Amino acid sequence: MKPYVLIAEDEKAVSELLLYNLRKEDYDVGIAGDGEETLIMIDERAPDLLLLDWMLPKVSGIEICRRVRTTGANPNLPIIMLTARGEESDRIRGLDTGADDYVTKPFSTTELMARVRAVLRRIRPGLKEDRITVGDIEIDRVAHRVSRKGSDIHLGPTEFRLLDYFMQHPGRVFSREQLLDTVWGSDVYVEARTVDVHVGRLRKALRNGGGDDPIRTVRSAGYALRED
Amino acid sequence: MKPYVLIAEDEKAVSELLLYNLRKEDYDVGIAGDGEETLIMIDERAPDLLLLDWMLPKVSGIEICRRVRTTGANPNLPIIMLTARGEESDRIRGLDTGADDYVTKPFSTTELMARVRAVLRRIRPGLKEDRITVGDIEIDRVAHRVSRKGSDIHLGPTEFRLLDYFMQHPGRVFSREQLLDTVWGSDVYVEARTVDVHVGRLRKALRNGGGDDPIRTVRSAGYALRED
DNA sequence: CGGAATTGTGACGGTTCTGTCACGGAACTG
DNA sequence: CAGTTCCGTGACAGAACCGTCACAATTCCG
Repeated sequence: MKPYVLIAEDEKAVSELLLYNLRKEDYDVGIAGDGEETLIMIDERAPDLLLLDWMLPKVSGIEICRRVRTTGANPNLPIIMLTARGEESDRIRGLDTGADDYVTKPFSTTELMARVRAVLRRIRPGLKEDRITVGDIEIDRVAHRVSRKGSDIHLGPTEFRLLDYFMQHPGRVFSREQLLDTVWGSDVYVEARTVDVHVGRLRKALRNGGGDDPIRTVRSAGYALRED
Repeated sequence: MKPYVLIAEDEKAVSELLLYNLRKEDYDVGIAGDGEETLIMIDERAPDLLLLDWMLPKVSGIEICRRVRTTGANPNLPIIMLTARGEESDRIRGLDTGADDYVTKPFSTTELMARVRAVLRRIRPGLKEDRITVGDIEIDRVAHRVSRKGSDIHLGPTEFRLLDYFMQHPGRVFSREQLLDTVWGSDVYVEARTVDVHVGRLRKALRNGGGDDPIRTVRSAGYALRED
């Protein structure tokens, strides 16, 4: 599951450079050219990291940072601020408004990528885990194996990906649209109801050896993996 | 509960300066003068943040970082690396070994404190950020759960949205029209009296396990969630 | 190549949710 | 105090949601 990084940058040369480096490290990447588009794209698909230029047209980067932190749906969105403003007071302002890191232009892409990795490493500790256990369910992502109470459970590829995603975020409710974007991919056009069918298949498989249903349905909201 | 910050630094002047600034911002602070003492102190009391000098006697900072990340009891311990080593390759190495941030000596204490705040701001898991408690009622917006006195309360989608809105503004009175706009949506045409019915349903659910009515009716004005 | 596995979709039906109405008690007002 | 307004509440009908089944098409693999 690739982390999704959103680049909010109006300078084409900079965003192309970032795009190239992020794609090289196998990140999923979106680009927004102004502040308004940035806010829309964050709403449409919550990124795992926002690379945010300070001086964006329409809505400034610092204002976006403030909004994300105070009224956004995802106040913990990691933000790395990019800018040519080198004054220390600007850096302090950026960090105190809510940025996680601050990189001054012109920057070394090598160092920026290291900072991207450091920030993502913190928010996605699960990414580094080869095995995750939630309740009595264990998933081994390297060996592509799933077990419950020590018994192997066979899953098809889609159900495996679905469970993998749930296991990285125990307790969190995901809408059908979110699951389609992240488990199926944002360029796949599938009915939302198909999620229900696959959740049903996953449930059936997990309950095969007896045991409770580990997946909660939240009516009109979506599904979540139970934490306990 | 004050965050506990451990300073791992052998230069007395630097550690005293950091101590002063951290104490000023009301952090709990420990100081270790060499690498061995650092590891011992981490084991004795897990810090919320480690300010880690690269060139420590006995065990180097970079080695401590590596150990914490790979074999430590708390692999997610936030680490800010401090050093006079200004080469970019050192910075990359520090970040890739597991540091969350990297500050070059001589540093501005103001900027370092902003980075400390930024890193500490992130240590709380996202799930906890999205929980609101008012009186004995708790709502978890990410997990879409509501509980009162520790017992789960089932709410339908509309009642959940209504309570969510009230919980964001405890004590504040909202008219029926306001609630229709914000909870139902401004393009939905519903009788104002319908709000009363839903408030009644919310009251009933919240009082299911005993307990007072948490919602105040203000005649001719609207409703408010009690703050106490 | 053929059989098995996987995937997406449509339809059915049971359950839950929603909005409305009517009744009557509580609160307010002149 | 009587009349009016407001709001709590029970009941009901219709709509929405979601679990499940079955099937066809596609993909995978021996």
